[in-house]
Parts: sequence; structure tokens; C-alpha cells
Amino acid sequence: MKRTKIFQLIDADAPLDRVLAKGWVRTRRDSKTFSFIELNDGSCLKNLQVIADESLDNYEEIKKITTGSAVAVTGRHVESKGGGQKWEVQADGIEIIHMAPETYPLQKKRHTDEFLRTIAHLRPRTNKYGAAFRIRAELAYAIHQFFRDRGFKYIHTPILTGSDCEGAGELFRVTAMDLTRVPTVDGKPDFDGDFFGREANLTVSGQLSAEMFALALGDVYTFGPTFRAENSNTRRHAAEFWMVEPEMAFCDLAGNMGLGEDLIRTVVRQIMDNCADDLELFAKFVDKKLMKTLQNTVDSDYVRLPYREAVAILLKSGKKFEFPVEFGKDLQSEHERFLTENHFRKPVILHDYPKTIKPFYMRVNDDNETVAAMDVLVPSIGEIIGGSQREERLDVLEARMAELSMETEPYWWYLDSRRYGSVPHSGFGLGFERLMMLVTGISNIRDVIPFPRTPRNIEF
RNA sequence: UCCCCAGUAGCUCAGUCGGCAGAGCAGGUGGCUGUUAACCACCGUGUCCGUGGUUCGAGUCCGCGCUGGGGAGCCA
Repeated sequence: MKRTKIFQLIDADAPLDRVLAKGWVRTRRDSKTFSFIELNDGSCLKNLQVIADESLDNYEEIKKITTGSAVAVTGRHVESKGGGQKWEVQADGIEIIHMAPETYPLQKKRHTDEFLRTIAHLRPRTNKYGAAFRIRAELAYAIHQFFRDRGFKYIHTPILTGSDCEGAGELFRVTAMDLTRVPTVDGKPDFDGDFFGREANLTVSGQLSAEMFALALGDVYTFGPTFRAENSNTRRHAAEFWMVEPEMAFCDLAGNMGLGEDLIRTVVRQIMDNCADDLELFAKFVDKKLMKTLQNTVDSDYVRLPYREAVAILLKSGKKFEFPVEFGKDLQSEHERFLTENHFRKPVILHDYPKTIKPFYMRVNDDNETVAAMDVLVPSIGEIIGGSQREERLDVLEARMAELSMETEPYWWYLDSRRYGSVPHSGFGLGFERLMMLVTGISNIRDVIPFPRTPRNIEF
């Protein structure tokens, strides 16, 4: 008999007659002449209630089935006599595929997230993490669908990069050299004999590559892993995370902001429509205000706020901040939180930042003081998108690089794009895990990625 | 990297003023019930994170270290 997934047994409109279900036992409750078995196969949040009667030839074994054990159940799919579930399976055969010993660490009770992180290989078997990772899969699909619907092409940009100067953050070095015998020149490692014949690192962003493809295919996006060797110890940072980076030719900052807002709103709506059961768990047990937050994210128009005006609002607020607000300084977390959580109470897109605090590739505005940058801030998480219109004017770009004492030679190919058919273009990076945090209300990034990598943590 | 907090049974935690180490859950045994975080009775469980010190005596006080969490910085 062909296996039926449990979500189909639970969503059924009519009895399905005789079925085969396979999964893991969440709990067992014994009655005098029969047992209730809660079976979960990960296809949905809900468990299938299985009735195992004493007439089963292995009933003595069945009564010993422990939480976490794997079983295959055949039986009749019938309306449940008890409350709490519509359907149940009256078993006529239960095969114990594997009995989990009583050392199985997951119990029928709430565990802390901290404990579950120490058993990250088992935590997807819990209700909460199962729900989170089903949502993660749907969210990734929603992203691809969003871009495909709008004619964007998906580009696979390299994970290994040859430049140590992509801009953002500390890099993870990649080498095939024997680290006990690294050849040196002038006291520095000599990469000439290494795999690529030069220094190599893990990517911190696919942006520069994506720009090249935007200037060929028009609208493109990347969606892949990104690596930062920053010693960040916060609930919002991971050393390995997934980033979505659209890049659009013939697009200015306004169009860029519009796409960011549209993207967040569309994918959140899709999760609300397609993952109602899983979302309900988070609304109930993780963040009581989740549905309100999501509704707000979907319904409200995101504020467009020039950095200059943000500074004015913060100065006028009369609120005492730990760090002073001053034009030319980057806004602190507390300032961003005030704007999005207290002042506007909805997502805020800050734009046109001073060029002194932004990287070389952002387009310099006519005031020659600000650049066409934008950050999308959402309540409680903070920055979820960072992007800009790119500097398409070769002379201005080279001048900016000189200003920042950057060598232009390694960027010869990047600068080529400004020599041949250069056009205004824009893009941004969306932190996929931060989007997950927004959607689920989970407050720690380590709990929305299967096996989190953070400083001093690479188990599993 | 900096600041703050925590570390006690498999898990979640309590432990008073420095005076013999506790509960609930999980597990085991028996009972009861179309049950649903089932229920009732009984049973076992410890490097009190490590290390050095103060003290007649340290889970408790002090120093150092490790691990975890929260906040800050960096950013997605």
C-alpha cells in the first residue's frame, strides 16, 4: 500500500478507507483495552491519532512504544469518536520500524530554546521548530515566486571569491594549503602556490556579480549563503546566513524602495495565506502580538524618511538617548527602534544617508553630501534590508574610490561595466533569517536557521 | 570585543542569614479512564560549571576561567 502523508489524513473531507501512515510517535496514552498513539510525520503541525486495539497481535510491544519511536500504521481512516480531532486511524497493523530508547532527549513538555540549540539535530522534531522550518521552506518559495512573477532572473553568484575587498565585514579565508607549512614572502603568506594562485575568501555579498548580470539581463536576483567572520554576538547576527539580493537596471532609488516594500508585503501575505496552522503556533506561544505585527506589515504604507529628517525627528523627540544624534553619524539601534517602534509604529525606509558612513558603490546625490542609500527598518528586528542606487558614472565612482584610498586595479571588471553601456541601476540585500524572525516572531536568529554558525559554534 | 545576568537531577526550576541537596516533569512499577501536555499511587536520580581562596563549616561569600543568555558595536 502507498503511504499517505499525515496532512492529507487530517485535511480529508471524507473518510479515506484503508490507509498506510508512517511517522514518529509523539506520545502514547493507554486505555484498558487499547492505546492512543499521536503520530507525526513532519508534513504538518498536527498529529494523527491512531487507535491501537488489544486485538493487534503485537499489542504487548505496542504498549512499550516510546516517544520518538518510528512506526508504520495501517488501518481504517474514520471519523473520531473523541473530541479534539476530526479523523483518526483505527489500526489493524502497527509495524515498529525503530524503538527509541528512553534516553530520547525530547519530552512531552516545553523545552527552552537554549537547550534545544544543544540538540539542533533533533529540534526539528518539535512542534515549534517543525513549524519554523516548514515556514522557512514556504518563505523561500515565496521569494522565488515573487521575482519570477516580475520577470527577474535568478543568478547563482560565486561562493568563493578572489577579492578581499567586497566592502562589508571580515572575511573567512579559503585555502588548500597545509597550514602547518605556509610559505611566506616578506613575512606574509604566499598564496602563489595555493589552489587559486591568490588569496581566496568566502563571499560576503553577491552584489558586485549581480550588478554585472543586471546590466545584461535587466532584472536579476541572487538567493544564497553569505559569510561574515565578524565577532558578532547578538540575536540578530550569524556567521553564515542567507541573503536575497535583487539588482535592477534602469531603476532609481524610489523604484528600489518600492520593490523592497512590495517584496516584504507579498511574501508575508503568502505565509499568512499558506501556513495558517504553523503561524498560529507562533502567535499562541512565541509572540502574542504576531498576527497584529504581520497585519501591520501587510497593510501599512512604509514610511519614506530621508536621513536628514530622521535626525530632526530624533532631536525634536525630547527623548534621552544613550548616544547623541548628530548629522553625519550613523543612527544607533536605539534611534532606529524609536523611529519604527515608537514614532511611526510601522516599517520605515530611511534613505539618502551621508556619504561618509556608506560604501563606495552608492550613488552620490547632487548635494555631494549624501548618497542614494536606503535601509528598511522593521519593529523589534531593525534593519532587514540595506540597499542603494549604484554609482553608474565612471568618473564619480573612481573619485569615490580614491577618496576612500581604495585600489582600483582589482575592480577592473566592475569598472568596465561603467565603461560600456553604463546605466542607472539599483539593488538591495534582504536578510532571509531576519525576514524569518519577522514572520515567526522568533527572537533569536539561531532558531530560524537549521544549524546556526556563530562565533565558537560550528557543532552539527 | 565591551557591559550586565545566569550555570543545582535527563529537562524546567526552588534552595531563607553560610549549618545534612529539594519540587514538578521525564523514566520505572501498578491502577484507572474515548484519551488528547491524560489522571492516581509508589520507586530511583546529583563532579551544585571548573579552579583557587575565606571559614569550624561554602550550592550560598570572594578571585580567576569556561559555557550560555540579554544589551552595545559591526551589519543582512
